[in-house]
Amino acid sequence: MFNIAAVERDTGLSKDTLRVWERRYGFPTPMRDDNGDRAYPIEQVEKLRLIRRLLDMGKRPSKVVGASTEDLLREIDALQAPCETDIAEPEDDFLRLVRLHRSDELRSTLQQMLLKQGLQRFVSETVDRLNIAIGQSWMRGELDVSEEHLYSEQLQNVLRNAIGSHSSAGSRPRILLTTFPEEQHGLGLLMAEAMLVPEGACCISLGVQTPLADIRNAAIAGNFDIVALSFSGAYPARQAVEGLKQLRNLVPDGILLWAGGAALQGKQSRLEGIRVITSLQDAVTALGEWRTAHQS
Amino acid sequence: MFNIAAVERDTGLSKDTLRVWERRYGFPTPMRDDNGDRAYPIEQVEKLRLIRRLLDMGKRPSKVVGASTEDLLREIDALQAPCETDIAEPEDDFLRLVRLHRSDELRSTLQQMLLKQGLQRFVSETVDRLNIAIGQSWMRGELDVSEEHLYSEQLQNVLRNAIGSHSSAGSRPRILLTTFPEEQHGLGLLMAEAMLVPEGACCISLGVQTPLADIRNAAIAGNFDIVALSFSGAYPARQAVEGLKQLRNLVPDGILLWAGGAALQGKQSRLEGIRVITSLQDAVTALGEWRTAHQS
DNA sequence: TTTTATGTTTGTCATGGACAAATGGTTGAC
DNA sequence: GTCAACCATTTGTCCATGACAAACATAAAA
Repeated sequence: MFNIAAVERDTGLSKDTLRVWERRYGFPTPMRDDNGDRAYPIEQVEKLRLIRRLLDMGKRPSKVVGASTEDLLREIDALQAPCETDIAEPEDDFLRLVRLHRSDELRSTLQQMLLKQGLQRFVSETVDRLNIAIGQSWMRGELDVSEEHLYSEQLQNVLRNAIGSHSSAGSRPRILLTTFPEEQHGLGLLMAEAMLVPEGACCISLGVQTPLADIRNAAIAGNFDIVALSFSGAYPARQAVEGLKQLRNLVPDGILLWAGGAALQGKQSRLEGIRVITSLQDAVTALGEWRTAHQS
Repeated sequence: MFNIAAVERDTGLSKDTLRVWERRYGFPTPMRDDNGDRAYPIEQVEKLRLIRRLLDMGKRPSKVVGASTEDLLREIDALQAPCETDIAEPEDDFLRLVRLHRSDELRSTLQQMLLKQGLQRFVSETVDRLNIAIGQSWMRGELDVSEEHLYSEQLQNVLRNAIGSHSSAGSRPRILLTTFPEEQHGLGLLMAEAMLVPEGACCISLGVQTPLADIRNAAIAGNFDIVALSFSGAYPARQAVEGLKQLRNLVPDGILLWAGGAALQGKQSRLEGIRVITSLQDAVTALGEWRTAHQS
């Protein structure tokens, strides 16, 4: 049983939204605890996550919030069919390791792939595909939370290790990486860093959850050229756009803002003065643009 | 002018809290826009940030939310004066690096100390003291969020790197490390891991925020001997005790439970069937106890 | 000194109404 | 057929006020 704050954390849907959906569409239908507060059963939270997925894919709430779980799964399958071709064997083998909790082999497999492919290709191809495979498995209920955490931890170990062995002290541009306060997921930051560091950029990550004002202060105090923000799929797109505009006003024009991640798909138009990073490769492109503009 | 969502992002105070303070204490006093929505002037947002600082230092809202800006500044000054005795020079030098955002030197300094002292001594002495020094500086307002994040990230890099270079696959005991869902801080886990790995324990961390049921599943599926939980000072002690009891009922008796961290100071008595880890050194002691009991 | 009981304080949740911004579809001009 | 302008719906966020449990402090008892 989850209270409304927990559901907000888990689904990325605001408390207000959850209450208004209940009123308008008749879903979710939480029980009540002794105190009269909403208590959401786990199945409803999972269904809400499905709905979230469909909304991100462009469906409208009125079409999906009332629907049955079966219909939702059908719709997701239908929309996923095109890009689903390619959960190839390597990913499948890998998922098996995750499901068996073979953490040592997990790590050494990742490490091996990294060595074979080099950091950038490893991240932009292998890790990118693995994340998708993991995400899909999770949606299908084939993985549980602990297995996803295990993967995430091992990947983090491998990436941090690899990034740490590049030394780019003193080089340019200086890039500050972080996320907004409500964002929990830091893997995107690490992946971005992994793409940029081999190009000779000087990346400094603050991890997740830095308040806007502190991002500003750090950007100025640390003499940064670029501030890069990451938004996971769970982050409300609207808040992301709003926050980015605000940050754009806070930091001096001389400092560029980059923003990337699943939450920003298709939002480029609304973001003036901000370079939206559309893919991991695009981060390298953006770095090239900066270099062209600043050769002197 | 900030709307209420922006102020929430900036100050970390929830919309509900902002509205209820206005009602109860007569501050803040936002203007209204054409739509009747609250519009906070920048000065009030800054004052709210001051108030936030005082609350973090232990003041109570009723004492500070109504006060004048001058009084607030005076109070902050007053609280900063004491407890200044015991920050030795090495820590002070180190803090200077943090304050200057010298992330590269920060990392190499940590790395050097680690090499000189060895992983265990580094963690149980140096890091322990640094954490305290950072905490105190933070209370005094000498550090901001971004600086604390910077320290935490660099330390994490160094620790993960060091832990990764010990290979203890296949050894015993197998220890699962993680935290409860509401816990945000993962440094404690890393520090514990750093104490245990050199002793030959096989540590697997799931990172923070694993639901109880998933901890149970992972513990059983991964064939673990011990499950270790970490609780930062910010975690409500009562919830920790409650959750630990519940977890004790979920996992088989054959699997030991260890629990440590600031939130558990003085709570040993209430925790039957759980080994409370009172310090980083004590983790090593507890490991010795397990070995004595399981030599065969 | 430590534990237990008793008031206060404080953050979060509930309800139901309102509205602006976003979206989808339709019409008419080029 | 494409594009722009228009209108109707949809949708998320905000508001006001009331309520209450958990956290906290303080006083009394062991």
